[in-house]
Amino acid sequence: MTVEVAVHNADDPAHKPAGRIRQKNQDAIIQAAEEEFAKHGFKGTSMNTIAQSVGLPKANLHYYFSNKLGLYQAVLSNILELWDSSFNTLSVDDDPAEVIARYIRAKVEFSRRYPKASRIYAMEVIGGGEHLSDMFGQDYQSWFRGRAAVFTAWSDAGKMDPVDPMHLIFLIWSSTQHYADFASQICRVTGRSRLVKADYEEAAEQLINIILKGCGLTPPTKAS
Amino acid sequence: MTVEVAVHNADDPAHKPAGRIRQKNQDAIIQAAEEEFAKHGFKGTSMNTIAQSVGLPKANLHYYFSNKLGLYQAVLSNILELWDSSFNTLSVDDDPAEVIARYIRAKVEFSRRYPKASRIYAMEVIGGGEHLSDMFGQDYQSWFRGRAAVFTAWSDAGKMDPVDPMHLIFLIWSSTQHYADFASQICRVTGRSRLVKADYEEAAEQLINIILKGCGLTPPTKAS
DNA sequence: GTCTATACGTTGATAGAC
DNA sequence: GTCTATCAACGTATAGAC
Repeated sequence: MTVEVAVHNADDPAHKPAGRIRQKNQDAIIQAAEEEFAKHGFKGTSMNTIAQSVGLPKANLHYYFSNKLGLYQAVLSNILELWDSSFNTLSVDDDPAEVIARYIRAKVEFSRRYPKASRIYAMEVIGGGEHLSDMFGQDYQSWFRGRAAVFTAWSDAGKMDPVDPMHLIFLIWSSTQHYADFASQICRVTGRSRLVKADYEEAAEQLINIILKGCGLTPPTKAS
Repeated sequence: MTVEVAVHNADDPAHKPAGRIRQKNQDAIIQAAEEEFAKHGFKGTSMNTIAQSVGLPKANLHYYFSNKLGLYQAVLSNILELWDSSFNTLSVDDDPAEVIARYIRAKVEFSRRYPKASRIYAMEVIGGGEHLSDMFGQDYQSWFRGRAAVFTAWSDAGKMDPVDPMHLIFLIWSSTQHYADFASQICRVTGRSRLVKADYEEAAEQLINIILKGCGLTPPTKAS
């Protein structure tokens, strides 16, 4: 139920080639850290709690990660890497409806599979995002402009309504991430105890229908 | 730039009738507390920092609020009260397009005027929302069901597409709150230094166009 | 009502035995 | 590599002089 791809070793104080035990411990620490950071953010999380959760003395955390900030940034780095590897291809020649539908489905699936990653990122951004400043420079801006340009090209070609690409992207981001970040509210408000896979699939279909139609597009046949 | 309606006196340890100086100090403390809670959440915020920000010795905070949790719940209580007073009326007889448009505009305006309130609430929910459990019981569920029922009635009457009211409400909530909670990301990604009033108005119009059309509704003429 | 001084637990981080 | 012991700094909260 947790992220655990192989850890991008961003904070190895001893600079040693990653041994097997080392990898395993680092992964376990990061996994426990994600749990805490997702609940209480960077400042609100204590190394002590993480250590207890992993079942290690807290001194060991400082053996694997130089300090609390280093651990946090390793976690953030993992998340960004995961994010990068998930959303890549997009071309002007593609069919807008199909591309957007696939994107929404992928984002909702991301919320389902990696809710903690989404929450950590959300908390970081809400708090001002100062720890993200170092991690991406203007790559982010150019990524964003690139995507926006594709939407604009589609609009100009009459393939979709002339919606502002910026707000459309924010709409997709916010509505899909909502099912990870605000899951506790969704459960409270609907009386559910937890969200299951079918809930996410239903959410994706509903979002696709409304957003595509709202942009003057026809939802593609319900195939993934 | 901050909330400051008269403070709903939820945590007066001495149970005294609110004197003028008392009100004023409580308000100042709450205002400073909002700033910190919005950045670092409940656990990540220290009474010390708040005290320094208000310009009072930290002992005074404990004079006005029984403890840190009491202060936090006073802040939360303020936020919920503000929220309640903003979104009330909704009837089946109203025109769907007009009601939804007005609701979206109100929510975006809320994001603009009270971004800190939105962020504190968001952080609380993301962290699991344990501190909200006491504050609303099933009122919340019945409020939600009531709204959903109106949407369903509109759909049944053929006034709008048969969209799932739950997901539609979440779509409206998430997309409008995004402009408060993720403002730092919006600025980063677009190269802006801060969002101005026109940005929010543009956002509201874009959201109204896409969401209404996505539900099979025609946006009303651009009057508030 | 206001502030200084202080009690006492927890924090992040390190030293050093094993 | 692992763990115990320990540090100074900071956390919340209170006592009590003014």
